[in-house]
Amino acid sequence: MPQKKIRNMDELAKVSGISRPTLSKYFNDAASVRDSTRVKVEKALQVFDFRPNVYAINQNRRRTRNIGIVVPYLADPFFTEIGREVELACIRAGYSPILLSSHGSPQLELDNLESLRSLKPAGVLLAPCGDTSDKNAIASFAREIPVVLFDSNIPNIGEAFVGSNNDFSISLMVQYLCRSGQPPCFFEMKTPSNPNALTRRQAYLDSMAKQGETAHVFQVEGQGWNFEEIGSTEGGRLLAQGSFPTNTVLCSNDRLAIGMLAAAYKQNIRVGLDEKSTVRIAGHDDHPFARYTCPPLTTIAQDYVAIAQGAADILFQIIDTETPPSSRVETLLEGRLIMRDSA
Amino acid sequence: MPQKKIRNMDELAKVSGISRPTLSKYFNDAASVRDSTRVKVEKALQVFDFRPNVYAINQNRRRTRNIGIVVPYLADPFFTEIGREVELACIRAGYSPILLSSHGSPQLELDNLESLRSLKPAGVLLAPCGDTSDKNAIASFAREIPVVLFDSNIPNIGEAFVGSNNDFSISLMVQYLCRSGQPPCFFEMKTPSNPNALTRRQAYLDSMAKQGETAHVFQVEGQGWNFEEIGSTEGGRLLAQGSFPTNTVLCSNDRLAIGMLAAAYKQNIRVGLDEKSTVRIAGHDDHPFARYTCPPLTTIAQDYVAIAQGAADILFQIIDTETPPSSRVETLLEGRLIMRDSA
DNA sequence: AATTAAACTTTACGCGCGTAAATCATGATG
DNA sequence: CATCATGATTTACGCGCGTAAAGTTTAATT
Repeated sequence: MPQKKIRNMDELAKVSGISRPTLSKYFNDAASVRDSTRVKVEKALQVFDFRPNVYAINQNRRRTRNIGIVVPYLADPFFTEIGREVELACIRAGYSPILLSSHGSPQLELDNLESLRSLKPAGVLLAPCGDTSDKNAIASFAREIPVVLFDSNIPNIGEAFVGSNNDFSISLMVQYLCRSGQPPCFFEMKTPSNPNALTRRQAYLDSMAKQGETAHVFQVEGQGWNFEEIGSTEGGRLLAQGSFPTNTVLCSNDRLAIGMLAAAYKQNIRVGLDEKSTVRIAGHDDHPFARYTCPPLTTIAQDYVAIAQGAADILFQIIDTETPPSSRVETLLEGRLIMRDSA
Repeated sequence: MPQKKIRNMDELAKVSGISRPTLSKYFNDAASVRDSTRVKVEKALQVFDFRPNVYAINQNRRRTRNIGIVVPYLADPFFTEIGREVELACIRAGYSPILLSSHGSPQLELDNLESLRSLKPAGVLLAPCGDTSDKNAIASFAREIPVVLFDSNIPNIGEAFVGSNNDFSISLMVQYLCRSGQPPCFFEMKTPSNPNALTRRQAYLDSMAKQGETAHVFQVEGQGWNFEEIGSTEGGRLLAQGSFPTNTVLCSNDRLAIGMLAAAYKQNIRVGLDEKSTVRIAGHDDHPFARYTCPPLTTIAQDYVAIAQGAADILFQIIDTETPPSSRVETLLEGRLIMRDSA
């Protein structure tokens, strides 16, 4: 039960009978001091409330224990979850993570990096906005501070990249859709900000070719991160016009699919794999809401726990060894097919 | 185009011809120095890249310009949005906000406050987890640092509270539902962690009495923050059993309603206000996904921009005047009825 | 008991900046 | 031209801690 407040280490040194430099050692690594002194310190800490001043600590350290985490859009539950996993990985490793969102704006992304820079982080885990990101600025930042990218890759920027294998997962989905019904059309935005979208489209084209089926790509207008709106408006329009040559649509991501499902419902189009349904819709990402759509969405689950941990581990290694990997490593993890009712 | 790097203000003083104390003044408030010297400094800054060390600054200031923002669950888009609004309000006022999520855990909530404490924030804006929050610990924290609560109230903790007027909004909804069809039943969790749930239930009972209708409250089991799951499982069960005495259900929040809509769809129960529908479902909060449910959800929109700005403004005033309000202020803002297709 | 490495204490300096006091330069004012 | 307020400069100290060097104690080892 802490009673009297203690203002600094000098005062704690007096009441604990341990010298200040030793206290400094203790707070840096409690295991680095003799057991008997550790006990003395901790006994004093039970009586006197005290924690070292972070600002004074960080001012004097070359590198802090801070790690910056930047995601493009925290209002998207996918990024909230993956961001949280990265946070946890940092905490487990004894770092202080700071999670920031770019809110879909490349400018805010740079602002975030700038404010991180003033925090002298040991490293940064960045899920970039994508094609709209200011690549030169990020590259310049990455020259000062170790950066590991995740989720969305920008070639040659940062020490490493960890993400999901779009080739694998899209091929998995295309195979499933082809063998369980009509081959899928592909639905996406014309100018997607996320580079994953590009690799997914290419993966779709490749997989369809391998299946010996004709590919049909539908690209719609739309800017920003309001994917549900785009899926609903533009996807709904395509459904209404009967534009899709097959009864199956693979959406580039779940949020587009969620919007399209809403539009289908509005038009009284029944979606699903049963006989009464006329359309199948599938997505990608296993968005937290995908199981509550009508009908529940068939999709690909990214292993974001592994992505988060993988990216963090690489960064920790760079920080510990103080040497970047000899060449930039790109790690691609495989997703799982989640079969629900929509396709 | 910054060329040579400058390490501290002393070096900048040399190259700019301005003394260090004056530079310090400049960085604290650029308008506090003479125009001619401001120009000199900024000319030097264009040539030499430099920004003052945050840690050294904050170590020497009594109060920092940091403001902590803690929300209960950042994976809930509602809190992501309101958290973002609070962040923006802080930035506009010249503070450095730090947004943290408790992830539904009262323990993490305390951890967040603890790590904030070491950042010596000028104040904290807290949306507490709710009834599960450790009220004593929060109260003790609030004695050290100015705290303003928002979204969810805990009586007598913090200097003020800003939230939405549940009495008003529930009454608005009940009136609408009663005049447009059968009177609503009320669907909620038995042990909700959020105190808003309690006031909403009471508001429902009061409104129904005022309308001269019989109230029917249905409370279901379920823990944690996975509201969609609870709404789907438990709400779905009630629908299947035909437990609701009227054809209209008012859910305590949108996330429960989203789950219940998914369950209704699965059971082939058509939800909406048209003739073909047999059930009406309404929610509360205008969750970002509420417009993409099947059918789109009728709900109450909280004015979270006003809530965020209101809470922030009160905190700024406390910080500026260095005096808490004479008595704890509770501000309740009125929501708007959002009529969609579900009720 | 003598030896010795490990851990501790003492002393001292530095980090980068806030800030106060005394002094000095500047330009507007009457 | 003298007056004077405003703002700059010089000087100096302090914040709380990291960290290095030199000397001293502790506890394990032979």
